[in-house]
Amino acid sequence: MTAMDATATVESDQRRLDAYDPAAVEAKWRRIWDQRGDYHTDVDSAARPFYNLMMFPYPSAEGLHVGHIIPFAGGDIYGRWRRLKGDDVFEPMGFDAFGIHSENYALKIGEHPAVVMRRAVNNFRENQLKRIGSMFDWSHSVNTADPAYYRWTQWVFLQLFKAGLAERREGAVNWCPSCLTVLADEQVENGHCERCHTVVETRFLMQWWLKITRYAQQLLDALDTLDWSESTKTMQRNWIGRSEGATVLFDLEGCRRKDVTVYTTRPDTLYGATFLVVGADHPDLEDFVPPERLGEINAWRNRLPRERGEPDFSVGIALGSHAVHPLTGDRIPVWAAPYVLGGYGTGAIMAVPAHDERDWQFARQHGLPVVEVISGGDVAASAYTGDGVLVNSGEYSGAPADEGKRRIVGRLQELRRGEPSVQYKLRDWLISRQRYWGPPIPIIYCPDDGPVAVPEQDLPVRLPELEDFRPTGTGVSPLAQVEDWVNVPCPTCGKPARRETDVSDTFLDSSWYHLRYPSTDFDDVPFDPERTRKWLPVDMYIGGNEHAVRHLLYARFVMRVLHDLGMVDEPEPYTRFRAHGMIVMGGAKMSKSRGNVLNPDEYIERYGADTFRLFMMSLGPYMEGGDFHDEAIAGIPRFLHRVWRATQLATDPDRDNEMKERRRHRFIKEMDDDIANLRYNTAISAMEIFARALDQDAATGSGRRVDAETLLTCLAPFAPHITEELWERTGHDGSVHAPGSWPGYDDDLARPQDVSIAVQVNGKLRATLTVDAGTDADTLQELALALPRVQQLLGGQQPKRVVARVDRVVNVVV
RNA sequence: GCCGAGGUGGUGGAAUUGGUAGACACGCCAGCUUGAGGGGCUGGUGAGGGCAACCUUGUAAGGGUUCGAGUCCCUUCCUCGGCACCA
Repeated sequence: MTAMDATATVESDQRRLDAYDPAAVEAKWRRIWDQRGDYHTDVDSAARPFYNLMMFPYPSAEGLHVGHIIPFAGGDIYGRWRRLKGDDVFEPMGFDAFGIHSENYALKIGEHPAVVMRRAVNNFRENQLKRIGSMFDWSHSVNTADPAYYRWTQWVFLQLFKAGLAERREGAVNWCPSCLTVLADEQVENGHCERCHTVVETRFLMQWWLKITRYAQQLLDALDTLDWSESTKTMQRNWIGRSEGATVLFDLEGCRRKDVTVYTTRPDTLYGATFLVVGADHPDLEDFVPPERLGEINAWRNRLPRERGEPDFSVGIALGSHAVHPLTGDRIPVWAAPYVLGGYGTGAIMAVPAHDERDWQFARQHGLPVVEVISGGDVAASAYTGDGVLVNSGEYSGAPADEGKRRIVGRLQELRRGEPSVQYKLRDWLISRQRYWGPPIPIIYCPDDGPVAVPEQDLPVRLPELEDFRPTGTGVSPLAQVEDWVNVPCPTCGKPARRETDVSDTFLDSSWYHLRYPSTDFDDVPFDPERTRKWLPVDMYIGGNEHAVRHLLYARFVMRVLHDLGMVDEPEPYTRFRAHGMIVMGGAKMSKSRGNVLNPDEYIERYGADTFRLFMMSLGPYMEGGDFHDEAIAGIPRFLHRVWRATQLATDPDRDNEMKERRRHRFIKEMDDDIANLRYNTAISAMEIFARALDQDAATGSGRRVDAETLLTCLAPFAPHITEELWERTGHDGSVHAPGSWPGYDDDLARPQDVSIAVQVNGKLRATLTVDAGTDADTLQELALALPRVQQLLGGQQPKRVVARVDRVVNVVV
């Protein structure tokens, strides 16, 4: 056949190809996969289980926006790749359907949250999630608002309760006096209600807390064992906020209380303590006050503004009592001020104005003495917080700061007046919500037996069908109105008792959902031990960093508790976690209130899911985020069109062409490396290059079938429908997604055989040289110096120095 | 203020251990093609200069180390995310 004939044949072939119709192709394969059950994972017999999880959505009324596609498509690409590599991938999806946002929305439109949710979940699943081509196994889905699920959320609470990790005590809540309701922290925008902008007040209610602080050290230490995005681990470390220091006991004079312990990270500055400060919100502040001044101090305290804003160091009051310095015996005044937090450390501090910025500010405002005890700064001008040598510190003067720390703490220990101490910023987890749309906390209050756990066989405590679920304005949950639900006999003694009427935090719902997915078909246990052993911990978890702290920390805490109770083997829920970047629009998060929500449906409608997935993944590095622009989407259909044409025309059975084999192996290696590291944008670039090369081969009749197969398999995780269609059209029987069918590569073949060497003169590129890979430095130097261009630039001079690096560069220095 | 991640063409973004800056794509320009429609294909495209081969310059700003710096070090500025009186 002549070249002309070949061209003619190719052209007629091209005419025979019908056009790529994404809508038809995608509908066809969705149906076939569904009928064949391709993505039902056999959770019992899986030989190489791989649990691929993405954070489940909260099903809002407005539907998914384009930002949601990042985790769902990105996680799915990873899962599909693992499946092609031979793993038995389990990829479930569910709905975080409880919570204050759904409730508020339901309130707004005057419908029942259960109705709103049913509609939203249905829309999410049928119209959105099922269309994006992800291989979710819908036979293992969860809905946190379903009694079959929240029954076990309540069970989880009871395990914590029985382990002594749930505690009822008074806690502050945000209260909006205009909306007459309790507000979640995220509904408060710098001290004001997000809806009516009224100043939010603080109310104290008896509430349930989970004692996550007991696990602070474990949660911190175990971070080192996790393969998580570094940024996420850093945020958790900061949130846990471990600090090391010492406690110091000061005797008190002139008040009811005889002594007080303070916490400091700088015991070396003890001699510089010129006053003591108790947090203005300290629960026992009155005990620090001389009795005759109680009225005055309480009045002062009640006048303090409730909002927290910029620290105001002018606010503070001398209580009139005194503390005795444990080493010098000096009497120093005791103050109260809001710049000290009553809830952190011991709620009181020794103030060392010379060496602490805040104490310095406060001392200056109130005319308190500043005594330098660490040399190295000018404490008259500003606090010096650096290191130095102790001065004005009695027998410790002259010691370096770290030695001073040790010796002073040692001395305090001898005197039984102090000891080393570790503090954490982490607070206990407040789970009580005075609302309707959540799982009732399964506790019954008995006048005789106190709070009693609802017996496990009585779970779930169903959320009553309530017509009027509006907040009551009294600060109690609307559930309190349902008399026949509230009044129950005590499970222990049978006497009349009352149910807890608060519901739990939605983060409790999601703190254990990964344990439920594999076991959704069990209704007698929350998670089957065998299934759990097989599937947990989650192998890959993908989600947004907005959950870096709360969700991910609570889930770790709950897993660890269940582990300590012997219920799960592993102490950590997620072996590997990757935070994807956040897509914003016009620099702001997408949200309905900002009016910048873009719906993926329209894109899928117009371009198809394959194009949309590829486009979203090509925007930039997966772990970074950025502004969403759709201008560049046009490049993706062009690429798919090229794949459509090239793979169907590539029929050459040749498998031996060395140049093409090298190209193919290099391509596979690149795909493997990129996908493994979630570098989807560069993977797509590699496919575009490979597809173009194949297309050019195909145009001359030399497109190889094996290249087409390789391209389709590599593209399959990204564009599952079109690749399946082309796989069929190119005469294959099975699925392109068949487990284990990812092509292998040979490292030697993947290495380039020729390399292009940069030839520089005085560091400037003047020529290039193509040589066999691995050509030794002496040869490179010789070849480079022989180049006419180099000779010309040398102009007869001898080079002063020649640097040659194998496979890289030759630099001739004159 | 503290912690973390960044700053590369008109745009999104590529660049192994320091070794040819700008891969791939959008946009734009030119040509071809078609049933002129926001279609398809091919080529060009950092900036300045030159008919050209080429030259100069260029990765937020300034300085430094090096044969060689987007990459390493120091200083400054800016953007994004988190924490914000945590003693």
